[in-house]
Amino acid sequence: MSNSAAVPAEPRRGRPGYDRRGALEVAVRVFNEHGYDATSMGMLATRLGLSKSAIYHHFDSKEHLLEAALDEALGGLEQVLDEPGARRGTQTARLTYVVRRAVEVLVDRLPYVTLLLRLRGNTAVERAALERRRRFDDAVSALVRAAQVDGAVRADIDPAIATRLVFGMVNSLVEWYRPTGPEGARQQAGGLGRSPIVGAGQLADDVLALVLDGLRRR
Amino acid sequence: MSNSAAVPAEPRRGRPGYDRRGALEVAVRVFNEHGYDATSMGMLATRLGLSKSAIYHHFDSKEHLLEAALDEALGGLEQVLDEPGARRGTQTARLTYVVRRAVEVLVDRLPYVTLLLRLRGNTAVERAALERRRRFDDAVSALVRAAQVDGAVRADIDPAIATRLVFGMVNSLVEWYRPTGPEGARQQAGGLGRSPIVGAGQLADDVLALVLDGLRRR
DNA sequence: GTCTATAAAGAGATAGAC
DNA sequence: GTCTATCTCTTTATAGAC
Repeated sequence: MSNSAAVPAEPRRGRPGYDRRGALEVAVRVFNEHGYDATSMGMLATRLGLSKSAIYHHFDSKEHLLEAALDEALGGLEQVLDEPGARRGTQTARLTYVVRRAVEVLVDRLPYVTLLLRLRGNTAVERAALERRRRFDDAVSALVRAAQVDGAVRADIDPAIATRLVFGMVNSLVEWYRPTGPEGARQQAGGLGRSPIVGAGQLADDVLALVLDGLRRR
Repeated sequence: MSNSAAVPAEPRRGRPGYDRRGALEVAVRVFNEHGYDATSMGMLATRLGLSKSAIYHHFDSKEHLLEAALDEALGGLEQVLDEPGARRGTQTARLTYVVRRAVEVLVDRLPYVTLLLRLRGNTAVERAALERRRRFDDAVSALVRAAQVDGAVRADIDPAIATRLVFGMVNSLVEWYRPTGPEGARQQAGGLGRSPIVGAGQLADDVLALVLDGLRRR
């Protein structure tokens, strides 16, 4: 869970008085609205209700904000691979588990994962994050290959390509999905129109249905 | 075809002497490497082998460069919907046609479409492009719905969600696919590792196989 | 933990010569 | 079609007070 219990969303009620994590949460939201590069420290300050220099009390630099956010996203994904469901069972079960959990992590840490998925590798921090992400992809790719050898997954698609296509679909969720619930679908900056309303569980079901069996009716 | 016959790629051989289109082609490549916002006119000038002010001879502003590039991408996609294959035949055939052609357009105009897919909607130009893209999505969504009514496509997934998932997969191609052929897979800026080697036709086949029938063997 | 003030660099864009 | 020189504004970041 990336949010503790019932933390409010934007500028805290009452006085600001941010801690590191609270400031990060708001910053990441703004990064995702405008893009990391297009977001200035001035914009962050405005959204936080602080002066620019106050931000530097919490983070050494703009890039440190990015680094902290990316770690949040990558940590979540990497953990999935260590969970029992990803390490035991048939290859197909393991693969299914990882895809489902990846959707859940993505939804749970949506802003952090969104930021991760939009990196261009402009700096050392960004490149290190992309490298961690690549290692995750490689692990999933090995799962797909194993499932093919098992005979449970079609072997006429290259496993590396299948992995990229499947995670292309999963990752694209950050472009439109907004959690439902008390405050779901609140703001939709830069969006492509209203999100269909669906919970995280149903979403994972849909993704897996499509990935495993496709659109065509039989 | 977005490239005329055998046009070289980066700084032309011999003297620069760019025309509007040649300059745009290089600029879009740089935009994609670093992200539009992170790309300065100075960086463009260096890559073009020109001074900053020379760029302003071809384009009024940085945003005009973006606008021209986005039009290239959107024009290609919108055209697909007008082609006979998208307008005649069974709903499933029409849907299949549109997905396949979308993959082809994406590959053919890869840099332009890549730029389009990374917009955040920061400016009026960007928002207008996102709106054109949304209209394309809506048209495809209508096709999915029609195919469901027809009974050829599973009806247990919301058509808007199915469309987003399918095009999430298609659009994710810009993150890793590099055309094969004489000069395929040349540079891979900001990449996630080497691309699997595959032609555009095979790629469209793989996407459609996955989208229509899924990974699971039967 | 926050502020004002400011430094230093880089941004997009223009003027005018060749 | 390209150049040098320059304007103006914004950027990230720091200094030092409260």
